Amino acid sequence: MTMTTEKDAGQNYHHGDLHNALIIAAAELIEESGSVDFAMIDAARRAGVSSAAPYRHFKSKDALLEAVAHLAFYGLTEVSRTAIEGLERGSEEAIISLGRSYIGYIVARPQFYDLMWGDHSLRALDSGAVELKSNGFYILTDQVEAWCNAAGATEEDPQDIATKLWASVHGLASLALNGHIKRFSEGVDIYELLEGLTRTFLTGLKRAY
Amino acid sequence: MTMTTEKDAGQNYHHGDLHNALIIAAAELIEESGSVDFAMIDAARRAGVSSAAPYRHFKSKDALLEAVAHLAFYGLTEVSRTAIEGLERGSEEAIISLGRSYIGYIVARPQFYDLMWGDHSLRALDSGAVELKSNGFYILTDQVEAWCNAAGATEEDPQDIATKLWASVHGLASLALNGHIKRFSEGVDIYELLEGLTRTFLTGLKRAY
DNA sequence: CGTCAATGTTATAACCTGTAACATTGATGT
DNA sequence: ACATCAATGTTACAGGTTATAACATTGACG
Repeated sequence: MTMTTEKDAGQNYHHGDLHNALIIAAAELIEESGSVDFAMIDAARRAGVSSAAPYRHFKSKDALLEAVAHLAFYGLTEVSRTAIEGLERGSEEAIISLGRSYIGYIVARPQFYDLMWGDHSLRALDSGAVELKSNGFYILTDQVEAWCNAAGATEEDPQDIATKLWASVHGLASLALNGHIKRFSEGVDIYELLEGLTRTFLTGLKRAY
Repeated sequence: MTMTTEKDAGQNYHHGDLHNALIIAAAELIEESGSVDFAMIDAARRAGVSSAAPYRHFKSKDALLEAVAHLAFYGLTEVSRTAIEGLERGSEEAIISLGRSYIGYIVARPQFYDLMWGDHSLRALDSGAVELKSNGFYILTDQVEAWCNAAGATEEDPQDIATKLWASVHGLASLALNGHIKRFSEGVDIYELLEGLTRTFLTGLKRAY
């Protein structure tokens, strides 16, 4: 993401890439203000156009927010990919690293949580975003499958195991983000909880057979 | 909650209990429309007063929403309490039943999720709501503590164990709610995932020592 | 070089939140 | 009884938001 929100193409009547400029502007506004309460005209101004121009590219403000969510999911997938680089496929370290990157990404972007997992996520996610999320889930499933083969815990569907791990990690991130994990705000490392939870769960799986 | 949103006290100029009537009206509107996008005047009309009257009782719309969230947390605590009635304290069944009731409550009220766990939850929760949430967490901690004593898994802080269990269950509920657990929408029982996850985790704890 | 679709502009309708100024009521003290 | 007053309700409105309508400009393409 190397573009700016200024008018790259000079002082043209036509912006050149208003679609993307608006997405970036909206993402910036969300980050700065900490909520999605910005007005369309703010995003428009930031992109150097008038208040009605955005409606040529996005049917509604919700549509713009959805595009931002799409961007955020893309980032999450990227982070997941790099998290397992250099780690042995199917190792507990790889699975924990995935969880760590997931929590890190979410906690670092509290403003985007609702956008990604709240109202918008279900309602009208375009197929592209659905695909992105599936990719992210696949990265995890792949590691879990390899772990199952190595550990011999084959009785349970790896996809179910991955779902449970995902839910656990997602729950940790979600609660931490909203300040519900007291000791997190008191400085205790949430990554300790993540690692302990993951290891205990995997231990439980191994011992079950 | 036995009151209605009509003017109980007759055709008085003064409503009688507008404060509570507005909370109920707002909760109804949220349930019916599926979002918090109702206008203050809608809640006011439902309570039979003018558009400005609510501001005598709530500083802002957010304050009214917070009161609704408070009500929702109260309901969740109640559900948790009844979930463990008649079950042995510290049994896996009790812990699972708590999780079941938690998921059931959340999934049955998708409209309230954001209100309870989203933006509002952290920002300016009055002490009463904080207390309600603590009570809910205490119910779980209590069961976990008893379980630890019975299982002999005393090396780990029961509060940490409870936090991990809470996060796992919360994650399941959250993902299910937003349609991210595919097989949930395809009819597979999310409670199966809950039970499996919980039992595996507890097994992992027992075997660790 | 004329036409047209895409994209931008200004003006504005419809709606929402929250405040100001005023009205009504019931409780309270005498 | 009754004057007073704080609480609570009313109407009017200021300020801000989304989204649309009607119009302007541009660049691509035959």
